[in-house]
Amino acid sequence: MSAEQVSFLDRKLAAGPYPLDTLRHSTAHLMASAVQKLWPGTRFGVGPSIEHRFYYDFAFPEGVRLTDEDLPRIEQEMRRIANEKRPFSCTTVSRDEAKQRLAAMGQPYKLEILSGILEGEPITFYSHGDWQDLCEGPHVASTEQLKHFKLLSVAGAYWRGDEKRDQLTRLYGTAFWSKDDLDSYLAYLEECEKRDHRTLGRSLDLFSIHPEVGPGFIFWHPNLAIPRRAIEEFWWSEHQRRGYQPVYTPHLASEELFKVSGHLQNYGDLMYSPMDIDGQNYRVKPMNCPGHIKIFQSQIRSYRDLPIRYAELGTVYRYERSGVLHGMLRVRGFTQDDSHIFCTHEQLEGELVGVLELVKFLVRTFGYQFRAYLATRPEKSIGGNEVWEHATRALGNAAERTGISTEVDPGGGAFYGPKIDFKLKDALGREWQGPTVQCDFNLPERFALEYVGKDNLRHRPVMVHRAVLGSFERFVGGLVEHFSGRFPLWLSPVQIALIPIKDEQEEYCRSLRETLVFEGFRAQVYAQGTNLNQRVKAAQQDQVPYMAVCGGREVESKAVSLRLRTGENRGAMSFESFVAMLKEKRAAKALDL
RNA sequence: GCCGGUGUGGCUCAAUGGUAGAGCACCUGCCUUGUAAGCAGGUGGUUGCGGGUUCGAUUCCCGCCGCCGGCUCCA
Repeated sequence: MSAEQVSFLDRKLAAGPYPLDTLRHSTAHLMASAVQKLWPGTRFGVGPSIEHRFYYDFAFPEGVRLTDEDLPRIEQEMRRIANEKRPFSCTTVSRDEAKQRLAAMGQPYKLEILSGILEGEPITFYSHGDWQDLCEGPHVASTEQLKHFKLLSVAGAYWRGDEKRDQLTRLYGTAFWSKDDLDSYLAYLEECEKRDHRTLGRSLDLFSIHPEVGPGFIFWHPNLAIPRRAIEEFWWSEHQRRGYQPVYTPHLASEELFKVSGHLQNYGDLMYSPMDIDGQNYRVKPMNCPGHIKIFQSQIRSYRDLPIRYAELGTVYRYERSGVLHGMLRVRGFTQDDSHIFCTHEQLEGELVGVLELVKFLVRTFGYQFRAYLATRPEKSIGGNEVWEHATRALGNAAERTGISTEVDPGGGAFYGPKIDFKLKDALGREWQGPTVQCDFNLPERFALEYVGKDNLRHRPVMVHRAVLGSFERFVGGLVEHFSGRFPLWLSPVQIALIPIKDEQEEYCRSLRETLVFEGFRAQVYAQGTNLNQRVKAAQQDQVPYMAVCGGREVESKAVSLRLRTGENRGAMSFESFVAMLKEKRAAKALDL
């Protein structure tokens, strides 16, 4: 399935007599009743509908452990119960009555939920057949309507998301109003799995992780390091033309630095233990900002110097619990495309405009759509009202001036300032965490940053943290999935495969390669294997965008026979026009071939 | 970290309480080829690590490590 055809997330789903959430929640009830039937004595947690899916948490009787293999059994039981065509019915009861019922049913978690229901709110039970559950509903009319569902996975989950409390078994499933939608969703899940950057990372030789070296640390192979470098070069040239200055900062710093910055106090959990150097504690940096601040502070700054924009591809290390590591997307060491802008309050809005323009440009180059969220002041925060208002307004204005529509995320800001976060939408319609632009009133304060104003007095600058790609690990891992391993020309590790039909044409291919390499292209002669099919196959498997097949005819006319990795065969074209086309596609960073 | 699952040659996977097998990849030879798998042969594994049960374990049990699905958190 190609990205263009994968449309589940954009698909208009069949409507039923009730909203999908209701359908799914009812299916969760159905699942719970089936589980109850199969494992009497099971206690129930919660069973809500979530995006695309539903789940229900269970505490199974002593000794019962569920695995994926149990899912078909449960599904079967669900279908059996559904076929009984029982209506869902609702009864409102008094608190005492509810307590009695739940106690009789032996449902401690439900009792806890009951105690959380506020006085005056209705207490309702929903039942189908002889199964009932404390639930606020709503539900579909009858189990008869529950047809197109599928159980997906079993996992652990803490009661109320609190790791100090019981661990329950969570069953995930999904349900739709039409078989078509269900199939389409399952196909979508399959496509996601196929695109998984860990799978592609293996088959395309992109990266590796070596547990014996350390989990959560990425080794970039040439096939991924090449696109990364292309991105870095692009990234840097775009920053340079926008007045950013490069800086480099050390990976180790005296612990004192992180005490001043507050990271040690606030983010101590994610920092690695100190190492002793000459009796002094040092830490590996978890963030780049303190380093940039020290550069800012290395001399007295005048208002004439501002704004100062420092940019660094800064590698940081953060402790992540072993269970959360995930390929390139969640790691313990990563390189941020970090930048810090020091400016006056008056300059803030203009600076933000510049950042947002850059964000828009970079993100679109990769073919992502995005959504922006303006996160405002949270309850726990520092700084005066007028400062917050000014910065929040600056963010809003900047978004408006750059034509970026934002949704407001009330109270979602950092404690140190408001921000705009971007969510990227990939080729499958999935959302990824994207760029972030954050105003910071805290660090300038903690480090007592100053510049000398026109009035010859000391003033405190504003600081803007911003990352466009986020981290190279996560961003490129995401790109692999976005492109399904088929990078556009400008990113492809091998851009052109020169394929001799017979060994006689190998020399010709080598000479074309030389020209291409001279022109700055990454070209390889595919002479492995023993026949054309094998060579084409190898180039296809490597996802090389352009295959230049060369036989006797091509040699004679100084041409190539062009095949795209899409399978399209464009036939013969002169080598000269081939190179011209490549140059054009490369310069445009074209997403198509 | 926690719950559950899982760990066999480079990759994907099979098998068995009696010291492992296939496909792909790789190597060699034949074929000299017009757009995704030509033919034949061959190399390669102390079955994640440690311990236990057993006459004997890769297969059963325990511990550790990694990985996978989640919980929580984030770039």
